[in-house]
Amino acid sequence: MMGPMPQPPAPRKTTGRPARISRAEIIRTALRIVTEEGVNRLTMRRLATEIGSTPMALYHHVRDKEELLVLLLDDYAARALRRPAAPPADPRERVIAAATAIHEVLSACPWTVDVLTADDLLSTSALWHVEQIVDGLTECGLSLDDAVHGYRTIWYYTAGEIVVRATAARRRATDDRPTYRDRVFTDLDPTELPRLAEASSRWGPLTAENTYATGLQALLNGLLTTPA
Amino acid sequence: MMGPMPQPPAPRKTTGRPARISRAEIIRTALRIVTEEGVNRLTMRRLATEIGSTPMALYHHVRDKEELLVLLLDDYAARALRRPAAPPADPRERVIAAATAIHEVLSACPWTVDVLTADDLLSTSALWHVEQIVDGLTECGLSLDDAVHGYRTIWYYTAGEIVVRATAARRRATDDRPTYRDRVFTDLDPTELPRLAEASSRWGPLTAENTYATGLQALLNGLLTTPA
DNA sequence: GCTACTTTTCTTACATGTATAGAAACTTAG
DNA sequence: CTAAGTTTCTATACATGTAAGAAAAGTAGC
Repeated sequence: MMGPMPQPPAPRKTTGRPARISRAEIIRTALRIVTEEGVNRLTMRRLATEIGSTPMALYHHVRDKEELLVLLLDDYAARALRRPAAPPADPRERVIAAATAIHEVLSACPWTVDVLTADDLLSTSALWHVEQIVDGLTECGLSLDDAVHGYRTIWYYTAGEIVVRATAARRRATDDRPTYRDRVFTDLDPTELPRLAEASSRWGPLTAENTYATGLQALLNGLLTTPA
Repeated sequence: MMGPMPQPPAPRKTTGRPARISRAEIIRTALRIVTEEGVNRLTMRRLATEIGSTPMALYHHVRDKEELLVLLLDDYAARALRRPAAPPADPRERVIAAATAIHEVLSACPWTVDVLTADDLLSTSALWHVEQIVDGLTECGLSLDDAVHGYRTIWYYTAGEIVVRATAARRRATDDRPTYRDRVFTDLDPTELPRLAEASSRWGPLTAENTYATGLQALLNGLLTTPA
């Protein structure tokens, strides 16, 4: 019933079987596989054999595959998300710049989508950018609490944009059959849904356009002018 | 090399082996399992045996499990997303009401998250609400193209909010170990990241608050006042 | 009846994430 | 050296989605 306990503070040396693989080695190899062959080629078995170990040995260094992906994203973001030499002086521009930087880095790396839904905040490397956003919002007059809420709102918008678009793109690539949306949009009743019927022919191109920047502008304008 | 072709337009009667299961039966049974026991209890094998068939037989009626989930969401939304008897006269209020209705229905049903990333538009049943949003935006002065873009922006925000929050909640339920975010937030350097350090103790409660409505208000204000 | 064709169903097999149990390789106490 | 304890690694097994192909069950033409 009692676990192991009969010990003084313990000298904390290296007891137990010595490790043959390290978390760093796992991340390094996984990152190579992902960048060379894509995220769907990364399997625990493949990773294990490439390291020269067994699949279950990996699980003593990462909790599960999802945590491994989060770590990969962390590593990637640490290298890709560089701080600008001179952040804009205008706080509003700082917010835009930081959010845009996050958005650019994340959407450039398609496999990030699998991880974006996994953690509601970016990794350590992105914290500087988060700070820019929260700080910019406060300098624009928001209270700290409202600034945090504003950051969250921006994050929802950003993550949603990336996830929705990336998933749609992936689906188009995997599957050439007409998607559910295509079928729905072909026969719209113009008397019931006049606006959608009018826009139906242009819906595809319209939704293909990259409107993140304009949407972010609008969102930020609203955050700064709407009383809480 | 040639497929079967030697036929006139074909009389299109009922040729071939008669089907013993139908898509409708699949959806009905799947919906029962999901509502009774949760989405993670829904497996293709379980569904097949419960219908009295084999797993692979299902694949002649649905493309894959993801499509099945989309169909489930469609069915659920058709019942849950009711049109209000009298939509608000003010177009701005109509947009708010439609978006809020979508958001409410989707976040009330936790398993929708698995599907939200799968299709960038809601199913047929939600089209009326989409129409309300696009129509409301045009009546507020936006061009049709801008209204579609505006709808998409609102959708990104809505989907992102649901996905991010639901995933965080699910993670907390599955795993009681401190999450990555918790660890990151415990030791913040106040000189490097002063705003985050100041907010760190309140971060948890702040992000737990439901701010969808205020974020939506702000977003809509921005969409209507920001020139494209 | 029989043959050709079509559509649905079934059998088998594989790839994958990961749970579980225990073996292996160390350190430390006696 | 031996025994106990601790950590890491290995072997095995299971649940799951689904690809590939064979088999079944019908219809149409002879």
